[in-house]
Amino acid sequence: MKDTPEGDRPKNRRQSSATRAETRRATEAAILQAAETVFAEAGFGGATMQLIADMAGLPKANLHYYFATKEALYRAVVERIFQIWLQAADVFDAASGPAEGLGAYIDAKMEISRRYPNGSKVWASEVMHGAPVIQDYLETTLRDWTRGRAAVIRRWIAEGKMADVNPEHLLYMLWASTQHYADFGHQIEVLNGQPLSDADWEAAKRSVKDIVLRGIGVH
Amino acid sequence: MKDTPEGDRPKNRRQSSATRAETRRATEAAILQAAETVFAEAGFGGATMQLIADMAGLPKANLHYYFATKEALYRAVVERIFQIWLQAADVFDAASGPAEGLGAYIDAKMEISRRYPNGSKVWASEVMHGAPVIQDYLETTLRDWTRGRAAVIRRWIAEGKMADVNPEHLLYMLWASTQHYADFGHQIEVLNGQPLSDADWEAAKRSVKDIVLRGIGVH
DNA sequence: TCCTTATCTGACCGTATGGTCAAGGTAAGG
DNA sequence: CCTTACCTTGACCATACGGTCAGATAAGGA
Repeated sequence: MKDTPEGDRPKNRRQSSATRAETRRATEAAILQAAETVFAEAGFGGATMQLIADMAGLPKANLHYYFATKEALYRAVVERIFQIWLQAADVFDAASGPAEGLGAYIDAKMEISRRYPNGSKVWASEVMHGAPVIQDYLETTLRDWTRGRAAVIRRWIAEGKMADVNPEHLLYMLWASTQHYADFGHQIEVLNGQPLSDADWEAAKRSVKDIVLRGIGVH
Repeated sequence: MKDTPEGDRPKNRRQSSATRAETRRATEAAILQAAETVFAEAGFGGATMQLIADMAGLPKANLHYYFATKEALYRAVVERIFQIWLQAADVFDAASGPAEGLGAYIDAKMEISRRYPNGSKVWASEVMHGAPVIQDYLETTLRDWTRGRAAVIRRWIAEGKMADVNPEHLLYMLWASTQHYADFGHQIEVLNGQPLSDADWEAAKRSVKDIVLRGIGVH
């Protein structure tokens, strides 16, 4: 769907770009972007509404107009991340076997670590602190998701397509290995001496896939 | 040097157990323990000196007598963790090959994740926030450590004892997979429906070792 | 026993933070 | 135009926090 798609829209509407809805969406997006950065870099407790407002380019009071409280803003950030995170599962589903499915899943998760490192950090921080905000997501959406994929893996094992490994622990290993490149990106960068290049990222992907796929008996 | 070690110590010293040095050490230990817990649960920004003091069982002003600032206390906590962390490398060194060395290293790191989950979380949080406090450790001690072990792994590869994988990325995978059980322990517990039992921990260890060792061509 | 030194603690202070509010703008519909 | 509802903002407030300090208490040596 397009914006203002209807046929009866004003013939020559003012070229002044911003309609109410558009402005609102843009402002909210700027706030969420700034908040994700600040929450990732400072943690929930260390983040300040003032800093988020500055980074988003608006006064603090205005920020409170869009998000009533710091918690509400934080929740919005975490929920947004969770959606992206779940979306990576799509590649998992369409696969006929572990080599294709898990390989594509690793690729997708590595790509997320690269593109949304701050999101990954906020998620990690939230979980590390006991998931005060998204406990319900863990108990419902994530739990269902995990059960579903574990069942797929079990089926692949039963069909002799991969070695007999514990599906849950395999999933944990995938999450850990891929998210590590976001959450511990700073450490990796220091050890690497410089930011990871395109080639470095390719090597990382290949390394994770090689070890995991060979580790579950897929060649 | 020992405490009051000399031969001329009072014949019948008061049985009142606490000497100065003993009390100091015990108090400092209590503070560090409490601080580790609070920093892990709330993050640096979310932790308060008052809460740490309460948990350690002494007034806030007294806490400042032992640790001048919140930063100093935090630094002490992080450094303590780092030592434990490095110590796990011992098992790595004494090994003659990857099966023994990496297997023991995984066991050691999993044991640390189980026994010191809060320490692992504080470390993760510190690194995620850009290592403001222990940047120098990353650039010196950890970097040297990593280079040394990578060299060992390269030697094993050259000797045909394991598959040709990138040593650095292999180490990242080991760190990620083992520390995940501490840092994301809450998530794992929720998905598991209950705290991990002894058997669960054994299964986790075995799973990580099986996949990794098979993944690098060791059987 | 007395004196020095380390340890302990309640009360206090300046600052930074999350959040509020009332008044002033500005788009959109009638 | 003019009204209405939405949006923007500087100024303000109460609170909580890290940190200080002066005085109390207790330990150890001479």
